[in-house]
Amino acid sequence: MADVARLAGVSSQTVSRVSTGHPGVVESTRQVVLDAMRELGYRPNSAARALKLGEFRTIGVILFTLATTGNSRTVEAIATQAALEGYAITLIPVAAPTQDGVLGAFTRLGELAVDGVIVIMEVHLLDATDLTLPPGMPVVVVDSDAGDRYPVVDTDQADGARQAVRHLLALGHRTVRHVGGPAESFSAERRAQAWRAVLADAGRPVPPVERGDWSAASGYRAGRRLAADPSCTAVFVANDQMALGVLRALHEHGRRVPGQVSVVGFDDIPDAASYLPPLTTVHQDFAEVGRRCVHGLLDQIRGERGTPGTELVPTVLIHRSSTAAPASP
Amino acid sequence: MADVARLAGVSSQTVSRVSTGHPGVVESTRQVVLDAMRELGYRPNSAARALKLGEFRTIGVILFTLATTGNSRTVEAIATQAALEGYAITLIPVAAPTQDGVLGAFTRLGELAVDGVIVIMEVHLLDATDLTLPPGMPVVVVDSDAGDRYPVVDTDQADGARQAVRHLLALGHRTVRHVGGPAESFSAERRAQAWRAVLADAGRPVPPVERGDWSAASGYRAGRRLAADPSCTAVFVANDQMALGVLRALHEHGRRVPGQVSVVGFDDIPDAASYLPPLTTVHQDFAEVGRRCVHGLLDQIRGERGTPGTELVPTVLIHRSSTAAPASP
DNA sequence: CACCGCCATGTTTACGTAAACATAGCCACC
DNA sequence: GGTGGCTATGTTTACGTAAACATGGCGGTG
Repeated sequence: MADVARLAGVSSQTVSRVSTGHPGVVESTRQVVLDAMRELGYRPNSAARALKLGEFRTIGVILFTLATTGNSRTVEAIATQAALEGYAITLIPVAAPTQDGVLGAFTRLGELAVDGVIVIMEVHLLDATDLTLPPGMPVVVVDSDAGDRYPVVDTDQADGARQAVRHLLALGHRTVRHVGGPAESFSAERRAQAWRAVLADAGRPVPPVERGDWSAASGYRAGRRLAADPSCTAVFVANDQMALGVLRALHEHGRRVPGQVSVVGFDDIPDAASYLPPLTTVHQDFAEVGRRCVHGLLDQIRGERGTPGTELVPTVLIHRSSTAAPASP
Repeated sequence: MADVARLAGVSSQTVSRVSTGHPGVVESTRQVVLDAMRELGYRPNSAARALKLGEFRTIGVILFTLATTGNSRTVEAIATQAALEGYAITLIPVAAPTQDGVLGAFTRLGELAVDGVIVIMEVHLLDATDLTLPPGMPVVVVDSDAGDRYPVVDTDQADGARQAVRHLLALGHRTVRHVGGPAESFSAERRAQAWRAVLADAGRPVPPVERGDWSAASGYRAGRRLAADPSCTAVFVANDQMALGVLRALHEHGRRVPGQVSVVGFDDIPDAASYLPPLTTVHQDFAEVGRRCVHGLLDQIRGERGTPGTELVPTVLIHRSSTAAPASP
């Protein structure tokens, strides 16, 4: 910067004013400075700027994995929205979903140059780790029930599940089986609870839950158990990838979908429209989740305290070809 | 830091030594300092540290989208490896795959606190934008043919495609159709070229290419055209998601897989094992790609110049149930 | 016992920037 | 024409850290 100032014949403060776009620099001076910058290939040192300003214009995102469609799409939406607001995104992967892993991530976070954090993680793991966020660090949590302590943004899991189950009951199915996500998952638990509640409200029997780990392979294993049960005519699967596995298992056992068994998924990943048959599923608006996370966090960064509470993003049931009325017995 | 030093009754330099883990601090002093840090909730200011050290310990990743499996898995591998090396990852999304979008990303990059950049992008777009990386900024490029100018890390696209096509020919198919990715994609082009070369070498007819945009929906459209052609007995699809669409199209047209038509994909995404039928596909080692990117970049950051040239990560053909010998006529 | 050298710690300084304050020149108005 | 205020620019300072250099005390060795 000093070099630029010398070459342009002005003070470094004037260079600073030009570089930050401050007003009060006359056009002719501005041009001289810009020319000097170009000639010397000057670019501002963001570390010095951050040190001076006390802010990094960067948001940290803590997560376990990008492998699930939901996470990677949420992160993409966050990154896009943050860029729009002039913020960069720093990814903080948690090596393993263990206490040590989480603790490591938060330790790194302490030294990291971020103004706030978005946590995409089951909150019970946060609790188990009794980690302390650096005091005063703004946070927004996704996919969690921490609404009593942190601001939370989440898809309306319960309502999505209700739509799915009600749709199947409305088609005439006596009851609905459920392939859930891992028991530790908050989203999985929310979807399972809503499924159970709708059945109970309708006075229907509540069959046992099959569990998977979100992967198609685990869905396949659950699907094999369901396929062996002739009384099973309708299945609500907690995500699309497991639904893919369920479809395959049903197919291999000669159970036609939707002729003999109806299947509903959750997420509406782009591939779901190309499954065999195209999957009826609950659409999640990941982009909106990302957008609200960033807004919520920036409000905290710029304004005062974040108010705990959960902000729900609505879902829509997408009707495709994997559901139908049960075959008349 | 000064507060910690005062409370611990030492100089700030000693606090610095403790916080950076430098040797030459006696254990008793170290404990006193650590206690003081804890009591005051001290955490080092990374901006000041970066300013002093002249490095950010951060890697920038420039990409268009996380929506494709390949990108998100590569990014995840990069993030994991970088964390292992003590580096953070900053995501720089390119708003739109246009010149303006790319230019915007690189402008932001100029002001960003990164020690090097990994570009996951078709290089022809870089060229079209005549952008200049800040001079001296270390770069590694993925998924590109820029090997003459930058260090490139990439999956061995050509060899993967060769394995796929040769497998189909070895099964006895007279020729192999191809559903390629978008013409602008370097990976897509490489896979198509290898497909063409294997057929030509074997003296087989080279049928016209069908094109998609990597999505299952586009694969479905291509698949409908193929299904209508009774002479088509084997298809090499440029990625698994499009293969999913092809499978659906073939199924809807009553063409059995692999009985009447064999299909091979590319990527080996986790879901591919659960397709109907489970997909034979070329396995890409995204984790290895990510690892080599980070190493290549850190070599540049720590050492001297990056040597242009392409580093290829091998692929493996995974045999599943979507390929078989052609039905005897 | 004196001197040397080493180890633990302290002091000084600079990294690049922007806010706060200072100054000088100009114009308008009475 | 003098005074007041405004605008464009310059000067000073501090942000928090770690490298470089300085100091002092202690043990070992001749």
